[in-house]
Amino acid sequence: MFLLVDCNNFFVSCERAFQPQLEGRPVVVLSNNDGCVVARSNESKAMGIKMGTPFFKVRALVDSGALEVRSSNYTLYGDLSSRVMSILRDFAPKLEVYSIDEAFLVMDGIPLERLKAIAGEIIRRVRRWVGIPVSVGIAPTRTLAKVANHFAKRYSGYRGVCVIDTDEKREKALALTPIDDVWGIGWRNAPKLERVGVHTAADFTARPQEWVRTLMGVIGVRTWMELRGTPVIGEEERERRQTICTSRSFADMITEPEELSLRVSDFAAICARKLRDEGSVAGTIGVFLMSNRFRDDLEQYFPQDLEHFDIPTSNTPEIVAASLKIMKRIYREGIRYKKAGVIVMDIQDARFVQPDLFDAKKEERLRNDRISRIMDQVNVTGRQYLRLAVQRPGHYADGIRMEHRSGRFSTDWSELMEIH
DNA sequence: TCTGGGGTCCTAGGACCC
DNA sequence: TCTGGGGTCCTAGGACCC
Repeated sequence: MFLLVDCNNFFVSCERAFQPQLEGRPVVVLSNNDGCVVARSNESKAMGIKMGTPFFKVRALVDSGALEVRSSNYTLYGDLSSRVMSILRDFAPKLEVYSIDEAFLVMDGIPLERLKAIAGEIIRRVRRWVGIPVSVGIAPTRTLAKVANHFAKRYSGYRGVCVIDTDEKREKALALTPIDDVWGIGWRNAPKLERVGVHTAADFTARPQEWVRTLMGVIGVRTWMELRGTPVIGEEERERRQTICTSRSFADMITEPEELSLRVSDFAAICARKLRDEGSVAGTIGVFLMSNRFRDDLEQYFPQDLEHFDIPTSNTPEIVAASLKIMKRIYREGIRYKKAGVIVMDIQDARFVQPDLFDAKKEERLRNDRISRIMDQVNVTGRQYLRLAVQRPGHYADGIRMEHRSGRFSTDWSELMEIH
């Protein structure tokens, strides 16, 4: 059986953990740049505020005092997430951390009554030790555990725990689950299914497997099997990420190549740092630029390009240089850019890099590796005290809107003291 | 005025090999 | 007139997740 533990309204709950005055109030947390709503409390959901709503559409509610708003603080959420996960680890022979706010506990061979007791204990302990409310779904497949979790969240009668352990319960739950609520059925396929009369998860599992394969391919079949009670989605045992991407929208649109270079080199430097933190190197780097897709009065342009490294690398000077080379290649004058990003790919273990016998740049590379190591030793807190001259001066958050940030409760002692 | 960021997997088609 | 069969690898784009 699988236990899916999912934090309720996670970002909002993180804010509430340190600001109890937000308890019971309608609250939303905004994306980077204060762009749109990415988390809602139950109260703000009940007001009809949708996920992804641009902030300017609900600003009036905030101004009138009907809605509380916070800019997102990913450092804080990451910290609280690790605390939650470390509690879960005590309960599970095997823990699969699926995202910042949810994890599967693989609980083979444990009697159902015991599982229910564990679920209850998890809810109590996470609430008391971290201050975050969680819900638990229990079922024989990951997809069904997701379904069960929805019920646990939606209906207070479950007291946070919902179990799907018999065919009868499974069929009942599927009949009550709209097809677009199913894990693995997205916004493209849901309308397709609706059009041919599949409205609920039960409608979906009633169709023949071949029908599903024709319409949705092997992914659809996997979801179909899981909903019918056969586990086929395995956890991906991966040591390292396959790609790392650093991208941001700008508070204002940028046209000047000099200004854009500062941002792109910053993103590249962050990618390089993330690589080194994981003991990885990348064989390929990509850069993309984006004009403002919401301004149909302006010319649109979404270029991207790649560059391969002769030897996979993680050093900042080399990665930044490559990013700027690509940027200059794809940059076009007259475009007003709203967003840019750097992606590093073909990621491998830094310990097993294949050197090149005829590598002419070996000395330079080693020197740049040493420079990067020193940067890491100085920039321990994540701030870029030491950076390349082509990078942007100041804090990386400059030029990113963040007008509603609450305290740095988990990283700044004085701000924590303030609330006490 | 104002619209996020970071991932994964699969598939089709092209280029190439014998 | 008629033009094989069987592979691999890579890439871009689509779909999905949080």
